[in-house]
Amino acid sequence: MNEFFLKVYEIVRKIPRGRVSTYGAIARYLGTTKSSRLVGYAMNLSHQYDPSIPAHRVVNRNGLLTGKHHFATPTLMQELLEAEGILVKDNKVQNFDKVFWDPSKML
DNA sequence: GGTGTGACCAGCT
DNA sequence: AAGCTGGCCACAC
Repeated sequence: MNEFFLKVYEIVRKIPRGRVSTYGAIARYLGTTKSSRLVGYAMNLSHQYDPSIPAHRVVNRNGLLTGKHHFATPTLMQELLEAEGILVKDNKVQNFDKVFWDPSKML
């Protein structure tokens, strides 16, 4: 477990309920904008290291649910988001600019 | 211990 | 305006 992953998880846990963030925003906050892929990779492994990480609150920069296939079922991610009051349509978060949570501004 | 592989993004054609 | 390319780096095999 290295520091990068730990920081990623730490930030994801801080995403408020009913808000979402992006891989790029998290990477940028950590000062490693170009390593945004690692953030996605971290999410991929998050379930085995620490299940309490709300990976469903992290989407790509367009608000697209690119990672839904990595959940238990392809619909689970959307269901979790909708359960928090986030509207999802066509694999995409609606009102994305409204629910977007930017760690570099909010922390 | 080298190589391939991403839940991505920005910049260039 | 839309598609392609490169970079990034931990991890599994």
